[in-house]
Amino acid sequence: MNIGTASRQSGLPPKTIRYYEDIGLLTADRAANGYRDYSSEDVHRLRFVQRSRSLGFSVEECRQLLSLYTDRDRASADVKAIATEKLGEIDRKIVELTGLREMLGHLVEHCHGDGRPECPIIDGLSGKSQGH
Amino acid sequence: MNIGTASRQSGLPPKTIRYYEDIGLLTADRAANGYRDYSSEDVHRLRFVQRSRSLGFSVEECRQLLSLYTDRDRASADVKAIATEKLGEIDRKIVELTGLREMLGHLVEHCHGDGRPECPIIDGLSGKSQGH
DNA sequence: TATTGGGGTTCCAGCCACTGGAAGTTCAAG
DNA sequence: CTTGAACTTCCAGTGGCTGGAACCCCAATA
Repeated sequence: MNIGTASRQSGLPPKTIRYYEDIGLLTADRAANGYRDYSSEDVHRLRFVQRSRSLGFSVEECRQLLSLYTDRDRASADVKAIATEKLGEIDRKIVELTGLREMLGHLVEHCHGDGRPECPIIDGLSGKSQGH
Repeated sequence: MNIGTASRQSGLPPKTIRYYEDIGLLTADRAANGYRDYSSEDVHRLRFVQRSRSLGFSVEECRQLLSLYTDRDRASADVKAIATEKLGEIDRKIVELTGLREMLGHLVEHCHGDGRPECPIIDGLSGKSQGH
């Protein structure tokens, strides 16, 4: 199957698939006319990467996961270690974003947002005390 | 004051400060020896950018905020519009990350993580049904 | 049969927001 | 007088694509 079909079936843009081949993440056979030729196994791998990426794994981590995926004898502990590490990262990001949200939310809340120039958001960003 | 001092007082690495000057975000005076020379007002602006960046504003948004910051006559509504938009983005990011966390958390939870090769994480990523 | 249009191919450049490193000045301290 | 830190500029690289140019290939239509 051509790259367009593989793209539709995996959810990855053709450009991205070519890029992944470029960096040696996933290779494809070539048809006689030079077109890339994908098997359904290839599409499985592409979708695997697509899901892993959307779960927040970096491309390098995807490379690791992919080799664990194709290695029938790997220990599940190896996979769990990577995923657990990533889970921690996601948790830290959520905490950070939540703090951020609260801070900016406070600022927006206290800004009356009219034509006058007094603005607690600007004051907050510039470091002026908000008095609470 | 030299760039190192400004760096310490603003919380931005010297490289980043130079980069900001490069892209025309913040300029600095020059001393006779060619060193950048920062006033405390410059440091205020640097810290303003530092805070804005850490609150999730892009550099381009910082440029806008900075011009609102220095414009004594701007309407607070202008600032509020930018901040509110950004708040929505942060909320969307939190929702996305929370979904992600849940999904990966499930996978990790169900992986026994021992020496055997069966691994629900890999199965989940590859698209195999988890049966719930 | 010519041509149109929608695939595919390569390669090069750019995005964002830095960051690292090389090579050269300047300055303060010992 | 020398050492070492801090400063300068400039160039290149990061990650993960994405856009665009210029070309080839193939099926369908006038």
